[in-house]
Amino acid sequence: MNQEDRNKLAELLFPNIDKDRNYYEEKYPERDLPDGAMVTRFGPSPTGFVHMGSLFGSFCDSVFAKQSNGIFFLRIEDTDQKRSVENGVDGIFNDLDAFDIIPDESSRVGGNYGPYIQSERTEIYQTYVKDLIKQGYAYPCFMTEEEIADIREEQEINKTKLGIYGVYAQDRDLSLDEIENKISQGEEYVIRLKSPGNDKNEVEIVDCVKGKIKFPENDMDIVLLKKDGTPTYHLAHVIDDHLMHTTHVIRGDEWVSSIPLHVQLFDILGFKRPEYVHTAAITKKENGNIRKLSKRKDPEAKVSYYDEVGIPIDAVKLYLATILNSNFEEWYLQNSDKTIDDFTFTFDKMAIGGTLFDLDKLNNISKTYFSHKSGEDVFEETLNWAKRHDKEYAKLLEENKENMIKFLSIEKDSARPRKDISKYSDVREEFSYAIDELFIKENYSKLTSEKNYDIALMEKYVETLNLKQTNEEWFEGVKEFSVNNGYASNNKEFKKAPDAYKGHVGDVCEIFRVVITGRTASPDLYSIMQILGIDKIKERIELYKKFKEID
RNA sequence: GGCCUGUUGGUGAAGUGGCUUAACACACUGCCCUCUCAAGGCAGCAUUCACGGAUUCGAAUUCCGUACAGGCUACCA
Repeated sequence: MNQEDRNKLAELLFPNIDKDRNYYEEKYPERDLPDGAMVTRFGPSPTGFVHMGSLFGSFCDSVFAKQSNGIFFLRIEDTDQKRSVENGVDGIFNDLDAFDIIPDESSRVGGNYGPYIQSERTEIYQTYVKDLIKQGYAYPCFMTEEEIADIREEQEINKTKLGIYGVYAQDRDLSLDEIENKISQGEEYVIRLKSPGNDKNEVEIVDCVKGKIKFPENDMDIVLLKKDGTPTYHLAHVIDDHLMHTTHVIRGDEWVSSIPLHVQLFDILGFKRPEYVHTAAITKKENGNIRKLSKRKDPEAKVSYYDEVGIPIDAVKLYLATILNSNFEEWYLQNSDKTIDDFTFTFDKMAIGGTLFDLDKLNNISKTYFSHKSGEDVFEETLNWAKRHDKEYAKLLEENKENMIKFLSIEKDSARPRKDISKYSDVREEFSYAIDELFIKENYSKLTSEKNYDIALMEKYVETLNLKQTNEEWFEGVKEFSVNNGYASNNKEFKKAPDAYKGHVGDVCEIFRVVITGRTASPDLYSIMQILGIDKIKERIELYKKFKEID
């Protein structure tokens, strides 16, 4: 086919495309950004929600763009209707909003490089494909699904490479007459790349995280435009990222095999190749096997899971940061006053292999997160969470705000704050003694200890209780009280002569603790008593007696 | 079948030819501290980096093979 025929073919195939590529090249000029600024993008399908792996990807995108004073944009990749869900775009935005990952440009906030929804860019893709036809780099292919399946079968038998290439690309040299004929007879077709590659040649590319990778050159005539005129991922990626001036394509490493194809497309179209950053998949171990985190099987793969369970968003982000860069965690441990934004992430500290998703670690990070928060902050955040997930508790929290903050602040001023909460949902349980109404309702039902506590001793003690002392003075008093009542003043003494005592101070405190909090473990007892006040303490003694049916 | 990539402890990993008798963190175990718990302190937890060869005075680090795992091989992304 000569140039004249190719021009005719282009018109035959795309009679409605009246613009040429220069129009778009001018419409979307180079971005005016500082040196080293990265332009990144997140391209989800509108499936209605963000998957953990995508969240990780978008987190990378936003982090690298932000720290280089670049641009992070969101492009909805809806070229496959099967993957689209009604209002699916809203779901994506909601999940990203929840994690405070805010694109600089998107279909919602706009931008100069839109539209940011691929289904609205069909004309653009077709314009470039029309040009490719003229250049002889693309052609209509009329092969049916059955024909392709047959070829595949033959290839499997011959144990050769699968796909449409070389001799298998039957329609690549059809004449203009033949094409006109088929079209006039209503035959359906796709537009395929007429690959100039030879798989005997080698291409080498440098991936920002994986380093140098060598591939055979692409020789596959992959489809560019589907039967309905819609682009495939490959075409859309190349054209969009060129026109939107993406500098770093950050995507999952399931895409590395397509690199030879993509660079070929960039070259043929005369575009500058972007940097590629292929990130390792987040995996999960199940029955000894490692597999990708699945949104079907794994609740933790759904990004909304964390809010439901009560793990703070920021804790999840901290975890994402620790898996993004292996040196982040150590840095953060030494700079707990800093935030993720203060750390400079690099590509060479990214994992090459798969990263196992570790809920234990997330929990730990979350505990540390809570431990750094003031009582007020924990209160506000917990209230906020409870309003969405535990309305009853939210109401109680609001009614008991003042005291609750005091309880949540116990031992917060020390250099080594308590780490007893990892989720908002833990607060209700851990501080069950803090809200009177809840305490009365739940009573001592959760007490697992079968011991019979000496309630009379407690009653005797309360008569002498002074809530105006310092913690040290108070504890001295408890020791004295213990000794006067046949208990050792410390554990060591008791161990020396266990028969000489009824127990030791610890045992005495346990009585108080159980009666007052309904638990065998709690933060500092004296602080709790001070907040509760003498009347409440007495009430709880009566409650305990009633529970144990004493008198 | 073909093409890519990976393989360091229970887990995430540091490590880029000698500083490694393999960092750090999570988990676990023990002890200490202690009114309980949490936290904290100390100690233990891979004599070895999937396996086999090669290069080298010297290799977890380079090369080659094998095994295993993952990805791609769609008119899905």
